[in-house]
Amino acid sequence: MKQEQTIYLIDGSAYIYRAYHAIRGLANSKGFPTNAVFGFTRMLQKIIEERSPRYIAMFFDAKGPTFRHAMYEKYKANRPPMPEDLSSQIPYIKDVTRGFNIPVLEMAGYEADDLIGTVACEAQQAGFFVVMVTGDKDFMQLITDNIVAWDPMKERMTGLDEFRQTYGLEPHQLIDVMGLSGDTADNIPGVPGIGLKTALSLIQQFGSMRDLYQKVHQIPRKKQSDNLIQYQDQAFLSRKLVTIDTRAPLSVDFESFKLRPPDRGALAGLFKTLEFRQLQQAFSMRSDLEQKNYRLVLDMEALGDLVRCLSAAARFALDTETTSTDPMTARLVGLSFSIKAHEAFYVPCGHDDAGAARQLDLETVLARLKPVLENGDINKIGQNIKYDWIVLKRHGIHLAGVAFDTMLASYLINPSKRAHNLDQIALDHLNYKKIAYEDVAGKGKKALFSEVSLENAGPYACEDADITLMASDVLGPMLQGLGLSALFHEVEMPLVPVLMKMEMTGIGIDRQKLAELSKSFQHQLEQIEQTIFTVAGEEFNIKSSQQLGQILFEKLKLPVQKKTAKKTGYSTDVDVLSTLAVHHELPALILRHRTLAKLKSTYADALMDLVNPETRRIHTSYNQTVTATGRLSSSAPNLQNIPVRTEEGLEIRSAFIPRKGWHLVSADYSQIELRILAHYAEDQILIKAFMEDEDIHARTAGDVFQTFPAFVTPELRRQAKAINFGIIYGMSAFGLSRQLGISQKMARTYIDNYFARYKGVKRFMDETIETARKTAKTSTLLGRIRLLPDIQSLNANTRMFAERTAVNTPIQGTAADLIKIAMIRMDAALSQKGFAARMLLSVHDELVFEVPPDELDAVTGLVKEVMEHAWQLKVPLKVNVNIGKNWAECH
DNA sequence: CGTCGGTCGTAC
DNA sequence: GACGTACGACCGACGT
Repeated sequence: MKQEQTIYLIDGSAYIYRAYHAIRGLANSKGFPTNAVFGFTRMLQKIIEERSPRYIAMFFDAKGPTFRHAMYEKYKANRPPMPEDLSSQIPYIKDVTRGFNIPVLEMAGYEADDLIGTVACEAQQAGFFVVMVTGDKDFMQLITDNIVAWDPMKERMTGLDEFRQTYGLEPHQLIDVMGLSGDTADNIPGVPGIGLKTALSLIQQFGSMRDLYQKVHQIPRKKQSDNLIQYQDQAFLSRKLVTIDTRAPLSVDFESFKLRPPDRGALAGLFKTLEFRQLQQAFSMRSDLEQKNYRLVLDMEALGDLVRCLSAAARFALDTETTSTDPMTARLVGLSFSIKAHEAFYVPCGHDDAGAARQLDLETVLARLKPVLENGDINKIGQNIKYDWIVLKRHGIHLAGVAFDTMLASYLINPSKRAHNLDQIALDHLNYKKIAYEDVAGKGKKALFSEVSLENAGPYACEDADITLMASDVLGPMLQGLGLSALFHEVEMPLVPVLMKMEMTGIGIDRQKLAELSKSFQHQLEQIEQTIFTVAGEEFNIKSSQQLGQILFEKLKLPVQKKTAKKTGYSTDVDVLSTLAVHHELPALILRHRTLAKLKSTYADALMDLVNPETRRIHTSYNQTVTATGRLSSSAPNLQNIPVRTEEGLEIRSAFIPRKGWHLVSADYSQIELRILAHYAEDQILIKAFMEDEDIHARTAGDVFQTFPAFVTPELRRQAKAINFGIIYGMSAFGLSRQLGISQKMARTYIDNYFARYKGVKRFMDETIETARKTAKTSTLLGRIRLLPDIQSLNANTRMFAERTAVNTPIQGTAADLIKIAMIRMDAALSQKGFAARMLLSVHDELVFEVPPDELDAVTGLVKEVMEHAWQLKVPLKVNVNIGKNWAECH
């Protein structure tokens, strides 16, 4: 009712501290702390969203001493200075406030309290209803019929009635109460021995300090009255100190407090710097679509014009709209093109809403576009172009001239980013908020683009092509500046069609074999379930680690080994259950159940579900922009974690088969990461060992355990292998001791022995960390980079994690670089030599092919040759090749 | 009924 | 705290 006339006065200084303490550890990738800005911004947004204020202003304390310090030099003397990592955020907090177009008020010599008090009184006189936004009870002294205090964090509103109920006083009496009690937070002394409760009851009884001192002899407790008398001056000084000055020399123009729309550009820019992704997105600018030249292509004449423009262009961006995120099943719905910024065309050809009768049909469109799409002299730019490439190939178009993928560019620039989709790229590099897919096609499973009307589809699809083109113009120079151009143009881009072919080829699956395995697992699971329930004495969900924890540790009282990583409960992982197996028969049964359940659900059943009905093969997706190190990842299904270590696991692997009469050929790098380590470290012992093709783990065992090769037992070799892996991953003595079940002291000795023997490795690790510390990044042999902002962190844990990453990434990432080169060369060699053999899988250090019998000798020789010469290192690369009738036989 | 964080387990 | 990089099944809490 008073909404029109309500004015909000925010105690900014208090909220800075609150936000700072409420949110810990937030910082942007440069290590700049952002927790207080973030919390403050959220608070501000909350006020604006929930209260829709018409008038609003922000108040801050002035830097330096105030008039209260002049009255009492020890005022707030107990306050530690503002932490450095908070004061550095204050300029940003003020910028955010200004970005919201909210006036910032501060004045030398005054605190925010006094300015708010002054403005509140004036506003009340001018007829406003005043809301003081604060959590500080000092402000309560100002409450009147028209002035209230609101704490948005505690969601508490205090008006006159609430105040009277809580304190049994009038608001102005609060200063008498605080005069007596003092305020430890501000170092205001008050009267010794009188706390808030006593002060309250005294003022309730006497009405004010003045009246109290007139009748001080009436106080029954002698000690109290003595103190009051002795500290009378101090009490009145304290009263003065807690009194908010409502007459600060401030000229107020309430019209300037009127809330205006935020300065979206300024805020988006700020949030970008601070790396508040969601906020950045929320405030990013959206250019006016009216200014853009986006056109629907609906007739032959327009299509002809488009094709002429595309044919004359040196390059253009393209994008397809389809019915699925899976390119192997997607139907084409339309194509969009952009030749220059702010201009784009959308050619619908598969929409099925009522108005879609106006669209050209698919065959006509493709036939007309085919020549220009297949013209390799015209450069094509895309976002995740592998997707469009596959879709088009399935529609009979063999895309050529693919020159730039914005997704890959974004990835190389910062591979640690969670997302490299076009929306994010537009935000990051163009400060542009795209039309959301959901707003066009809706949410969830039935959000088919073919259902979208042409009017809505046009701008969305055109924008995709337009943004892709504009982004490529920004990203290209960035790659250049970061020294990533060669890696981009000579490795990542050429890899795209190789991955496309592998995905489209897929791999054969023995479905009957998987069905039998699934059935067998099911049968065993049913049996073991009954045993588990009998042993446990009750039925429960074995797959629930929470319920299992209760059974093991609360019902059966087995010794708790460890808590889960996030401290939410008892850990029941394989280490714990293996240890418990000596105490009770249940843990072993659970372990067996886990193994079988895993094999059935994750592998047997999931793989059967993903067999493509048309090709009867499995087509994984190779993701080129996911891992922080440069490795590929595989999904739907993940073919990079098919079991291999156990008998039963191998059964799953044996269901991967070549086409009839052909063979599977697997070629894997031997110890590629240790060889790369030897190369980087230039460690003479390691290099010599690899030159002479020694058994590297046995060699390490001899060195670390200080024994002759002849005395290295399989157990010692196993331990040495763990040490070698540990070195690559940056393992500590603690980790090694746990891994090997030895004492930490022993583990320490082993590690010391290792570094004493392999001095180059030690030097490499130290230098790599040092370089990373200076540059805040680490890089691979081919110049792939990974940013490491945390390596400058003051938190030892955070920093040490970054240090391990700094060492591991050049090793893991270089291995990825090398196998990518090998893949590109193998693909080219197979085509060039006219082999029918095909590359099917890539599993980090292994490539799998299917090969007809007559090509076996040539292809096995070729793959060994190509992989071993992918790059010249200081040690030879070694590749083992195996042939089998299924994937299991290749090991 | 969908989403999301937590836990666990598979691979290199 | 404590060993790097992934994907995905399942559970259970939470929101619609």
